[in-house]
Amino acid sequence: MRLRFAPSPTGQIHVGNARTALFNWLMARGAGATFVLRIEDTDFARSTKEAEGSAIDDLRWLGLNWDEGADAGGAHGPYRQSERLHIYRAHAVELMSKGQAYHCFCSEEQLEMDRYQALRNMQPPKYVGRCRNIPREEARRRVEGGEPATVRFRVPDGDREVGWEDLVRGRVAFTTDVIGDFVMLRSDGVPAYNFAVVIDDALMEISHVIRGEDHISNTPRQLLLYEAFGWKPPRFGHVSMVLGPDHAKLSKRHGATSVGEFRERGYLPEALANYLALIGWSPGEHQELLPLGELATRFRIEDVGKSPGVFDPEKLAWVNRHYLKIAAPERLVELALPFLRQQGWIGREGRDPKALDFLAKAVGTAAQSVDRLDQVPGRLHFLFDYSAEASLADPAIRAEATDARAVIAALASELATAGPLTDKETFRALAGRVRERTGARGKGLFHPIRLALTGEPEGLELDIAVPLIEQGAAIRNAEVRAVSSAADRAAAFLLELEKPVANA
RNA sequence: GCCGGUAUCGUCUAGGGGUCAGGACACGUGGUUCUCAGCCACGGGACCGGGGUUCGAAUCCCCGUACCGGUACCA
Repeated sequence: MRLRFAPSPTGQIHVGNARTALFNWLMARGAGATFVLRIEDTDFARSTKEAEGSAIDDLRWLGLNWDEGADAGGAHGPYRQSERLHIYRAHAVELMSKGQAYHCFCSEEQLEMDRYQALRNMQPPKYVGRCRNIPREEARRRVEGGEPATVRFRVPDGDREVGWEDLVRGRVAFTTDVIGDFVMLRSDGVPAYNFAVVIDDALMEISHVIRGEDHISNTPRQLLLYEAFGWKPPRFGHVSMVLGPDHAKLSKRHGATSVGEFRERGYLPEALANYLALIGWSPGEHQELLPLGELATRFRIEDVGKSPGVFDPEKLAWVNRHYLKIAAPERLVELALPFLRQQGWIGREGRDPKALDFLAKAVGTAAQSVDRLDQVPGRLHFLFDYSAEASLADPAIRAEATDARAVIAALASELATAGPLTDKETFRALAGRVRERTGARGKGLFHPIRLALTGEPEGLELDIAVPLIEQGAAIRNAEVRAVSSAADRAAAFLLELEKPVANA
């Protein structure tokens, strides 16, 4: 059993394509089959080496791997269509010599008019067959004379049904009378899609073709080609499309749509992959969150749904939260580093173990309450960007702080004599003393403390946030931006609070 | 227009001739005696419409409708 994924390197890998790749991979790995990556770069105008590289990176990032491919080698290469041009040409010649293909000299303008005409007559637009019966000798002369020509496949005469048992849809069939003689080789000698895939899939001995629903109507043409060559066609499975929330094809205006964008926003690869597998398929047993390997053992292409799926960013966020929670803190810091650096919180230097430990704790904690890694800085502002002045500029915060002046004053005074609140217990004890001195309790106690110590009305649990502040304050080097201690914060906050406020 | 495909809560789905039509995300209410997130509990929410077959249809068949895809010298 051999499967393949064949992206064309004309841009970023889309989540829809990524899902198709994933289904192929799941099926291959679940069956112990060979998985091939082929690059379909015959559209020279739009294909780039760069896009090929990023497609490979994206697929690998998602956790997919392949046994043969453009970057992996293998016995069925080359795996880049641009390097197989001679193969396509040879096969085109073969079909021509058998009379199953012919040169076509129609201009694009002529074809355009034919199409228009057919539409007016409410007929399916298909090639009218103008060049079908040009004698072979004449055609050869014209080609040698330099006249531009394509090579078309001669669709067998007579109305016949061409169908197949689709792995996800069941029986699908077309009749040949709606299929016109299609182009195999363009006038520049480059193969057209339908021709190239068939040659490649056949020569690469692909046994199962899992691809997007948008290829359904190509399938009968390809089947005809297999037949013309006398090859046994593979099994086909056409998976439905992925749509945006408005049921339109997923596009930029829906926000992030490419794998690269999700990576940049701090989604975990295992989360994206897991979520993608859930569109149109269900692992069953009320279990949705499963590692790729487990999904592979459960995956059956026959169980994939036939209807299009709407991409739901909310659910992706939920899946991502799950994986964020179970990820190792060290890995999270590594992944969050770019975001922290953007904030200017990280210096360029090496890696001081104390700083690293501090960051691991901070990021690890913040990642518990965030949808994606790019939101981590937002949860950590209180550490690096504390400013009593800026916080108290907010009227709501100033009002609440003013009401709770006694609490803040007591807090500052207790903190002035206490050591650093390096753990939850010390912090609780200190809060207890403030409560005894002021009589404030519950919300009236903790919320003002939160304001004074973090500068923000909401955020991490104080039990965790306060020790983090103290841990950061203990670090004295250039690797991490300086964090002010709880004592300094309370003092500064109190001072700022007592300053007469400029009238607004 | 023509060809092909699809149709269960807002979304992803399970199921499938007789079920209280199940779960997840999202949503609402309450709880977790600092907040947001989380977590827990509870709650509202669906078989596209019409015919037929049948004792019985969401399930099978037909028609309609809506939506998706294709209709290229793009893949």
